[in-house]
Amino acid sequence: MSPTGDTPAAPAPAPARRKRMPRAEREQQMIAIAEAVFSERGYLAASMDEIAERVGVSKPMLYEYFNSKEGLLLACIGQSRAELRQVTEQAVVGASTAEEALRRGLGAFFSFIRERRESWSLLRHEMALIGTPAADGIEETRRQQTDLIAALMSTYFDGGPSFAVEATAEVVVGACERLAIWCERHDEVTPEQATEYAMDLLWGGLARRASAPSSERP
Amino acid sequence: MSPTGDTPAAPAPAPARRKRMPRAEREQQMIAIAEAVFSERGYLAASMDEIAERVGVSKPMLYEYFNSKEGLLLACIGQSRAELRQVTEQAVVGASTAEEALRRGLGAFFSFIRERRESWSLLRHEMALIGTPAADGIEETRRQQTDLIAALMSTYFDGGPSFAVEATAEVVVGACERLAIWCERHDEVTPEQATEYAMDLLWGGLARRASAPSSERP
DNA sequence: AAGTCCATCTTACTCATAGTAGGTTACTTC
DNA sequence: GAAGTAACCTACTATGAGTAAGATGGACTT
Repeated sequence: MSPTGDTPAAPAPAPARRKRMPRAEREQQMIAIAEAVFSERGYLAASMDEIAERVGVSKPMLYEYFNSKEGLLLACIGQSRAELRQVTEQAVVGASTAEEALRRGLGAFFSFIRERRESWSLLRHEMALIGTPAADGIEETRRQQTDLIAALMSTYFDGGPSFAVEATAEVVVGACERLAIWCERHDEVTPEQATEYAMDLLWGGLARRASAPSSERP
Repeated sequence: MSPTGDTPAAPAPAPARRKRMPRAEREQQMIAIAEAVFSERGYLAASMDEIAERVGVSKPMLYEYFNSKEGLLLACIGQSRAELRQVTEQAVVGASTAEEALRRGLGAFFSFIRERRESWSLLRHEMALIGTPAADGIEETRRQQTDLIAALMSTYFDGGPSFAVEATAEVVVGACERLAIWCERHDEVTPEQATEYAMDLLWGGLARRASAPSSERP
């Protein structure tokens, strides 16, 4: 595609001369660029050649470090999830009531998906890997998210049957995921409003669970 | 792949001789087989060659009728969505209260995803197409689902700001989608139990909305 | 300073598969 | 039974994932 090929005999006008780089640093750079390309083109349309070219390195390097296209996506997802988790965890510390904890967590989430569009776009793409060998890895990163909610719930509420706790966490996560996707099409909805919508709908059911300490539900 | 080619001079021992078929019928057959292959292998790993082979037809026919791999998936998704919609719509007719309508609708949904695993697996794969040219088509089929909920809500509840109605529908759909995925890993959870979980969590918020007829929410 | 070793990086391929050009065959209709 | 058309095929191109085998630069010894 590029007419004159890549980086011809140009005598390095760029300040950062394309040089050797320790593995850890190069990996970070690759992940950052891959994240951009994946969210720009979508997982399917993104090509490893393009990613390699933008990094300024040849394709086998990507495979050296990440094994496969899926592996690269998985690394990107893992990082984004870690960031999202960190943000939300930080947001809930210091909340005194369960309601406040939930509200803060949701607020952090909806802010994240607005400020870090690329990362969020990536997290949505994990669904593309269902049915592939990487599905196991996906399961693990997903569990991170629901575990956070589940842990919060056991902190503030009675434990209850672990079944119900898991299911509840999934419902909350699913509701927010979809609401977040909807928000992408509605720029005029602020993160605060989204938080209120979600609280408004979900809090009723959650609060009820808290006030029924030992009754088993089917 | 097939050593001796496809259907050599074998004198048609099969009752259904591979014969010419009117377009509509062939399309249905293609969709049915594609659905199976997609859900078996996942969208990425599924190959058009395999689908064509299983149908007993050559690859260009698939392209003649569906234009692209995405187009084929889209056709499959469209059909599954239509079926799901039909089942849920049928389930809610005759419900006298909003609560009963929701419960019946959820019950139909969770039964569907258990009985029609392949179709449901397919609907989940639509996410794989985000960021591709087919994304518009996806949007449309998705709207079908939320519209149904939104319509139900406006029937039983006050209209309220259309914004809130849309957002609410998204939340309900998202919650159920994720809960359904969770159910796939927990065979011991019956559709009835899943329905109860969802009702338990969501009904509180929805009922509250019904009882606040004209107050505007941010 | 020269030699050795390993991590970083490259060129130049293979192979699977999405998508297509152009021709062929069977069914229908007059 | 000739003409027309819808259903169908063989044989191809193009693109992009993944790999084999080798080149290069820096760090560390002696």
